[in-house]
Amino acid sequence: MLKKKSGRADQERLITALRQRGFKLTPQRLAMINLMEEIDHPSAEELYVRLSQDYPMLSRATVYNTLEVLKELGAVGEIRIKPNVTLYDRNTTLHYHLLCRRCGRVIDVDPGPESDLEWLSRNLSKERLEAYRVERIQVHLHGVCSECLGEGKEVPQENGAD
Amino acid sequence: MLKKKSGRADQERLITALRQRGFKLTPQRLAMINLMEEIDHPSAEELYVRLSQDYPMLSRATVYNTLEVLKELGAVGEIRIKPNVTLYDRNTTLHYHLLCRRCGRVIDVDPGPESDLEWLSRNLSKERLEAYRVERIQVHLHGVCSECLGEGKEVPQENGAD
DNA sequence: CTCATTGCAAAGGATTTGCACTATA
DNA sequence: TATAGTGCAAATCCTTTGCAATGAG
Repeated sequence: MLKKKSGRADQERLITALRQRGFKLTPQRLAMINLMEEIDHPSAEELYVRLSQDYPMLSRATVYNTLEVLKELGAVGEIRIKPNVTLYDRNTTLHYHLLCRRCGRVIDVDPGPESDLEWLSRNLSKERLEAYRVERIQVHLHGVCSECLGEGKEVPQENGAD
Repeated sequence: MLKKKSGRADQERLITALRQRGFKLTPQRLAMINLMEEIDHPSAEELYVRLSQDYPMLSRATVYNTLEVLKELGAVGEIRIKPNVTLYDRNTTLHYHLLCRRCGRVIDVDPGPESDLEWLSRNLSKERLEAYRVERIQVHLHGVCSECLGEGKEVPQENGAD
């Protein structure tokens, strides 16, 4: 699993970035920013449910709106690996995603040490990458995660598999 | 662009596979199988609209049902690269997908000659791939397609961009 | 103060489901 | 015929939108 970046520093950086771009800092946004430090690959609904505990008046629209803002700031990425749901990823460093078909969880996977976006690009049929303009690469792995492999046990949290 | 496989042979192979697995061959399924030879990366809705021309009584449920069957047969793959819509791909050989953010089209991209699923696997951080069980790899490229690069012109067909 | 942001409620779009009817094998 | 498949309509689920009220800067 990838290491978590220092949450506090990230939070402040984000707040600064928000203000620089003219966005306002609301309690709802602050709560979302903090919550996203704690959940691995939340969906909008998941964020909404969790935040509703502390902010019963919160609406889904605000969650989606804030996610949009965070995307614009480059603070979160979108993962569309599960059917019919978009997950959001506060980890914007290079990594792949494994969707476990048993427990349904999405797990961060480190690329190998010699692997990075450029490296991957170089190996993806040069003519193509020159003909096209590739700006971002996403790698999705489908399979079974180590926990589900290790034991036959079902992993609790999160929805069903693909 | 990837070469099209011989449609007729594919069709017969599919029909055989259907029967072997106990599925029935209906006019609707046959029409879908044939239509999928012609459209590059159709959505369920796209198939529905096109098929409705010849089969006005066709329902969306049947389209979704048939797609499910074709997935089970391994005859089509799912592409979840565009927001909120699943595309289906009759090309089940190894290739990547480029989502053009200008015209919104999804374009097949050949992996380089020395690139294949195993090769990619070997380079994806070995410990991880041993800890997990990776069964399928999908690579999504986001950027601009050659047509949209070539000229400033908008490409007609298909929906809007990401 | 002002304008971005919020909550609410309704709309939208994709996909799924229940059920009686139909048609393939 | 038996059973899988069909059409239809309603239901779900995720996401977006319109708008008046609100609050951050």
